Amino acid sequence: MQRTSFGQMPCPVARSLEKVGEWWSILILRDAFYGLTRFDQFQSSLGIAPNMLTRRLKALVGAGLLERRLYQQRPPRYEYMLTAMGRDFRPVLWTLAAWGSKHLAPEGQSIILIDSSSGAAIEPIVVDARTGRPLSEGVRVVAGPAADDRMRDRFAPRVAIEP
Amino acid sequence: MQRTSFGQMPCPVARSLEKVGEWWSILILRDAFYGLTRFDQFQSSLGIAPNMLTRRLKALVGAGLLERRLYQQRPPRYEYMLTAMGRDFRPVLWTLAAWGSKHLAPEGQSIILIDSSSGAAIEPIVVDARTGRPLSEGVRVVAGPAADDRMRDRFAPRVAIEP
DNA sequence: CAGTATCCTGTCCGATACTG
DNA sequence: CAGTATCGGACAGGATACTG
Repeated sequence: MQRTSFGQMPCPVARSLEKVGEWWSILILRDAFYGLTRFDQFQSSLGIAPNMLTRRLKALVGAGLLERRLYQQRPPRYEYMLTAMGRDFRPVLWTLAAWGSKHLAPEGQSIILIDSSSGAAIEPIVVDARTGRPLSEGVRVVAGPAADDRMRDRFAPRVAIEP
Repeated sequence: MQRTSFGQMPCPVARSLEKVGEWWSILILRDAFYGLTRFDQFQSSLGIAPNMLTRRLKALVGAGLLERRLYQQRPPRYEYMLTAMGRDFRPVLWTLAAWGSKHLAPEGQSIILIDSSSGAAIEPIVVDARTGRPLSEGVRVVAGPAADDRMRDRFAPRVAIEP
């Protein structure tokens, strides 16, 4: 066993990394969100070797984040579309981009998010969907209903959840 | 050059991956957020080989996400604390965990987030800090003030930003 | 254009042994 | 306890050539 099988872990973070843990995968998703769908678009955008692109694309399709679709019969041509699961990954990229912009961009922001209808700049933050309150220090992680013994042991105080 | 130097890219996502792109780094951060600070705590929690833990810890310290602090003189003992930059990474983990919980946990949630004062379950979503509106399809990425030619070329419509 | 097929290398990572 | 040192394997990733 060379690479730890994170997928065995019950932790959702570890499982996520199992699917998108490689560098290129996330960059490919980033480009997919920008609207790229075709092999050569990804290749020229990323400067990635074609065999690597094939591998990552296949992995992403296999993981259920992208879908390979024939868009032309002869010659056969495929495009890679985000699935619902893939589109759900956007919040991760938003927060990752926000973090990088804040801490790793001494020259200022190289990209910004805008609302496509109003054109206003957007500053993404994470809040609780119910209360609307920003998540900050007061957040704790506890074992959930499907936690196994290991997880329960780690996140000791299992609490009842009010709906 | 074996590994592409993502750090050269102006894209904040690529730059972020440059710092935390390895699997273990993110898992170490996850544990740090849970409160772990010491070498052996990380090791037993993660089941990671000690040399790898040393490398990842050093990388995270070098990247500015963790701080190594002497907490005992004789024998010298160190602990690893999150820096402000490291704490700012939490939203990424929240969204990553939310994505994994939703799409990769057929048996249900193994962990949940709760408000530590009220005990209520939290569902993290990403919204615009200004308007409070959830980010969804209507979000576009455009070149920012510090974009170079490559970025500007990619994210063509550079717009003025109202403060 | 949209890939596939080879070959090669760096390094991530695991296993183990050892030290103040 | 908190690491360092060394060894080796698997694979991510690069470079290049080739195909329908």
